[in-house]
Amino acid sequence: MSKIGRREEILQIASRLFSQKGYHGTTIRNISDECGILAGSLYAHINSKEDLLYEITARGAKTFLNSLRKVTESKLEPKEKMRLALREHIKVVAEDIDAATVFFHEWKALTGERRQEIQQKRDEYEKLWEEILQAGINSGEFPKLDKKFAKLLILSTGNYLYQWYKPNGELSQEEIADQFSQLILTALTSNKVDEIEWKE
Amino acid sequence: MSKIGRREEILQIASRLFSQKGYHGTTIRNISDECGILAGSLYAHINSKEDLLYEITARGAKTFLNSLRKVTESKLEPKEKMRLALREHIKVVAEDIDAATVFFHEWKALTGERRQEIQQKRDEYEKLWEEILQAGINSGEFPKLDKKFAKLLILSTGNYLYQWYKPNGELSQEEIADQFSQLILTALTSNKVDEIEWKE
DNA sequence: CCTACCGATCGGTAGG
DNA sequence: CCTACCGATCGGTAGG
Repeated sequence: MSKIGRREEILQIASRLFSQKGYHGTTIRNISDECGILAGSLYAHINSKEDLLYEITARGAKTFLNSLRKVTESKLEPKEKMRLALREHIKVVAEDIDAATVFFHEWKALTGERRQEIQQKRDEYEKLWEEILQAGINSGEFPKLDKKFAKLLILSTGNYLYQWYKPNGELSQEEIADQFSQLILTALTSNKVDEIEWKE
Repeated sequence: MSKIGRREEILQIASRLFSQKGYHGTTIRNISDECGILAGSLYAHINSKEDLLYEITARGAKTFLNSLRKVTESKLEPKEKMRLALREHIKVVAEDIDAATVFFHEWKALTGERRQEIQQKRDEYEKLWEEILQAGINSGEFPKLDKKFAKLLILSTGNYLYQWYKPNGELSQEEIADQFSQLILTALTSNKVDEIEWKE
């Protein structure tokens, strides 16, 4: 195997192990075992264990950000942007669920500058969602909506999807994206809110 | 300090560290340092590191289950049950956010029978939510609803809350519970679904 | 990529 | 709860 091919294999294996057992729960020897080489030999391909985590999360950040930027930069109306954004998010999760899990969960194990960098990219991702939300509020398409809670609704489902999504489940990626969007957009666009009684 | 008081202190410190750094990212010495004692001395109070994790998650499971059972066993109508259940969930998270985080996140680090036990209790908790949802569907209060996705919506927000909730934020626990319930119940009870166009 | 190894740290224990 | 440890394992390295 070429040196680059081997490196990619290591990243993929690390990705899976980090997502299953956590970064600190995975040892260099767990990774090298699955590669069929000895622990020391890993270091012909990588510099450190944390490098692996950084590369996985940085790639994840890039993929999520690029896919969402495509949406925010489009000329669609807010509701369509929201729908497309949800669809894109699900697609990214579905295409590499291990990387998505590490990006959402394990980035905290990073230290120093690299942790700050990934933290910033995560914040950026959240801001893009907020942008879409804000546009819908401004245009009146998402009426009577507390932005904070709408954001919670969107980010929580987004952050949880990787725990829930089964690549070979009965529903296709598109079916999930559609139903998922429908439920969220229903919450965001409904004018039924006032009909529900809340007072004690 | 009494032996029991000390034990509770250790559990609380472990809870906080596990939630911040993860189970595998926390060492026995991290815990003993914050207690102001030496690593070996911890073992006058506990049997093993995993015991700490087990006790924290088992208590968490008990608290979440008891609070939700109170709701399912009540005679309220489904919509009210849902609202109360969301409120109770938030209350449990707010009252011990570290324990909630460990329960939702770190239980996977358990091994053997104990892991299975906590896994089962988590499944039980999800089933109680499903029960409330199903009752609402049966009674017609939650119309035109894909149960799978409604469950995703509820569990994801529930599972995410502890990442989002700030104990000293601008919103009170009750305000959060109300707005949160409102948003979710809007999604569950809206009949606007068909008005949104989904076809490509 | 292996052989052979390293210092540091891990969870945990015996005896007081 | 401390002193004084222990064997195992950790991430990582030098030399080939």
